[in-house]
Amino acid sequence: MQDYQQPVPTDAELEILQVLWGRSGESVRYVNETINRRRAHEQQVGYTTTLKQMQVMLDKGLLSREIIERNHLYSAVQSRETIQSQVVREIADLAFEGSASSLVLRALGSGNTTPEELEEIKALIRQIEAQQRD
Amino acid sequence: MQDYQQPVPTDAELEILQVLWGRSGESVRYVNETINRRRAHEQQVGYTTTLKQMQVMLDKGLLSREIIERNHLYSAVQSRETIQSQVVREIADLAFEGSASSLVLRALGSGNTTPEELEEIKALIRQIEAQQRD
DNA sequence: GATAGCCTACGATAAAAATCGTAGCAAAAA
DNA sequence: TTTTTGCTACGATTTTTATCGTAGGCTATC
Repeated sequence: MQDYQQPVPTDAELEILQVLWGRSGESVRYVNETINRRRAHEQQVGYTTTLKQMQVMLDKGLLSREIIERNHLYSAVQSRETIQSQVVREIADLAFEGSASSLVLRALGSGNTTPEELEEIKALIRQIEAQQRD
Repeated sequence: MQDYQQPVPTDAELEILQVLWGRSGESVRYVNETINRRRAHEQQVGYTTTLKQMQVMLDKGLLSREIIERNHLYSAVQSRETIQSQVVREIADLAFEGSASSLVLRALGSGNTTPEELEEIKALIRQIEAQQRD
């Protein structure tokens, strides 16, 4: 069984996690600049804002940190997959009466899904069906 | 083109919308009681809290209201489908680098999906594929 | 017509999330 | 060695969400 509904990262936290997933051990500067590059035309965010945010996340246990040559390098503690699953469960509850599959239907229906992605999804479905047969 | 990222309803707002979708023209009392019934063992929420929330939503244009016999009856302005799509887009951005299909993969992978639901999803995929062939 | 039962309006407050300014320290440059 | 540069710590503030208390109005009942 999985933890029942532990608090999901906030929006600002997810933005930071996106940077750190796949790129472990990065400086605040790097994270901040990546975010601002990604924000391009939107409101930019100050360095100290990102810093503070990451310090709070360190506190909460969302990030870990190692200090090398007086530089602070942060990494995500939980994997992308873990957090994403949490997020999915939360919004399924919040907006889909708990049904992950109706979320799936909505996501498929309203997004531009490429043929390749559809193949991937079909493959996963086949896999689940095989499992269910046991 | 679609509206670029209008603010998605908050958690408390979604909780209220879930009640009003499919049951138009309901009183604050009804909404509040439904929510509390649904919350069963969690923290209950006061009547005036729900009331205030709904008044704010009226203000924002999320709800409409008609007054019948000095009773205030509220309805959701946007359909369940519309809001759900917004929500999906938002969390796709926030946690899935904008990819709705990787959201789908995660939702399928981490949820308990029944065979019937899988069939539904497969049907939708077939439909999308047919569309793509044109 | 007093009073109890429902209802809404509205201000206030609490709680959570996001943002930033300033100070202070160390290393590198001048 | 002074100055500049780059980084973190930390408190404060702002903004957004969530929640509630109190007041006041109408209706039905006593």
